[in-house]
Amino acid sequence: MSSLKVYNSYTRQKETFNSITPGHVGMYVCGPTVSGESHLGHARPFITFDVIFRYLKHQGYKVRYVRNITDAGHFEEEGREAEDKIATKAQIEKLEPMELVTKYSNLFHWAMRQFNNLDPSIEPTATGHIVEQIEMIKTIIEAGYAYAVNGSVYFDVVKYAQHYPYGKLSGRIIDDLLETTRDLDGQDEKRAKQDFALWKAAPAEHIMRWQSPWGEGFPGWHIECSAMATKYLGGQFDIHGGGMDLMFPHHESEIAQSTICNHHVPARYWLHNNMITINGKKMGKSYNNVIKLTELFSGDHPLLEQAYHPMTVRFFILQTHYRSTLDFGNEALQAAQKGLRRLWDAYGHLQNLQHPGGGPSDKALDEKVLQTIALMEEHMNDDFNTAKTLADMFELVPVINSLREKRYAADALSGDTFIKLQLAFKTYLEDIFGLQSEQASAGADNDRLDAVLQLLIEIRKEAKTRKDFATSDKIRLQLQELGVMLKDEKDGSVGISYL
RNA sequence: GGUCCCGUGGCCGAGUGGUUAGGCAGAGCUCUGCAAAAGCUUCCACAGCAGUUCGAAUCUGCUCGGGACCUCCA
Repeated sequence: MSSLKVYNSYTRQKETFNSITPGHVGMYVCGPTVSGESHLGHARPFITFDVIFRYLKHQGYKVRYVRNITDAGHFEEEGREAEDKIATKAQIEKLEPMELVTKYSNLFHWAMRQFNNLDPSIEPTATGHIVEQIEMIKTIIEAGYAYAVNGSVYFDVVKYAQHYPYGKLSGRIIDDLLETTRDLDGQDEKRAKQDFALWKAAPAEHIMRWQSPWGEGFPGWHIECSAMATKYLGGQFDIHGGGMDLMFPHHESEIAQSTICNHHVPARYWLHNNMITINGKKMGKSYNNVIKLTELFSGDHPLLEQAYHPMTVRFFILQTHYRSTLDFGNEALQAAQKGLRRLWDAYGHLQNLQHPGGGPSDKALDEKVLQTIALMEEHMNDDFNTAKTLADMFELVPVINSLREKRYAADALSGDTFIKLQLAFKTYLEDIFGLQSEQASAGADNDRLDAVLQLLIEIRKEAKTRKDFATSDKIRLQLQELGVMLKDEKDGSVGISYL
């Protein structure tokens, strides 16, 4: 059995994964800012790290997965309004900040359920950890790496860089930053342009504000993650995840803060997912090219040719390695939809098949199946290569379908191999990839409708028996228009699939 | 401007020295009352140029093109 290797952004190489405490993994992933609706781009890290969470558990680790909710809003440090993002929007929508936060938190959780993402072990909020953040800032000041000015506190990046490798994660060179940082508000308070805010004094119009040793204000952008990760995972933990766009300055700053407080780079392995692009450009608010998740699921967006099921989106994302960009397109989504359906149908058939005992009567096939199953784990161990693992599974689809349609002898595989095949599909599709049938997740069916459908199938069968194809075709075609596809199987049974 | 990344067949995408990736779409065949599904076969690649090598999509250099970060950002 191969061992798990992960690409560590911090060292820029693939490394064998070893957890700090044997059998346990601590993982922190930057969560959503709940000041607005999540879009397709946001879905990627949460699905990526959900699968990583699931895979680590599958490997037998006890995982504490911490994913924060940023509900204090990030201060738009250089923004002209000098207002908290959430506060700004709250004024527009005439809502209390916490009402807005609650609304979008709920919507976010709804989206996570649509994707069948497991709940994180702990989901701390920034507003719930103001005290911890203030304590951490105090520690940094005491250590001499931060200074207070006019009620704000800044981290002394220049001093830090003299003693620690600032910029290692994101490949920055501190002198370059000097030249490229823009000339903006609040800069005159800082000793150096590279310095970043730990605490900001709140201007009068700022709704969200807390009392601190430096006056009324709110936490800087990066401190919440450091404070909450430290609190729940300790001074050094195993995995820190997030989008590549967070490497600088967010994660770089986290490293600096935590290093001063805990004397360690906070995480051993830094994992970063790449962006979802649309027409080759990153999907993002500032590019004005976002597709919200609600729009994606409903199809209600000019760029969408149809609605896409959350499972289609999940599968679409998993068909690409998490560190590659993924380009959105209707054709690509539709391909994912069909591919998933084929894979899922085969899975369904596989679970219904019975092995007669004995075998393998086809030794070469048996061998190939065993090898392919082994490859699945090998590919997941290779930095969570879900794309390759899915390709492995597609290699097995013709085998399954051929067994089902009796092109292969029922005992072509040994009973042992057959069980392994069934188990591998269940484990990977459901437990690791977190896929589920579209009907199950839709939850639309009920027993009564099922019975009605069975009745129609029965009537159609009778019509076919007396060669009344007009009737049988009418039933099939009209059901198809309603999104129910009937498929006549060779053995006389009727398969149902939902479009 | 600085730092970094990428350019694979009609579309989406694996792959880092010698092997069919895979999915979807297209073509043909088998099966079928028809259809769908399924199975088999098949077409279409590695941006360009030069170099290293017995051998490169894979390494090196250059050219062209695209992108990310440097500011909120998944």
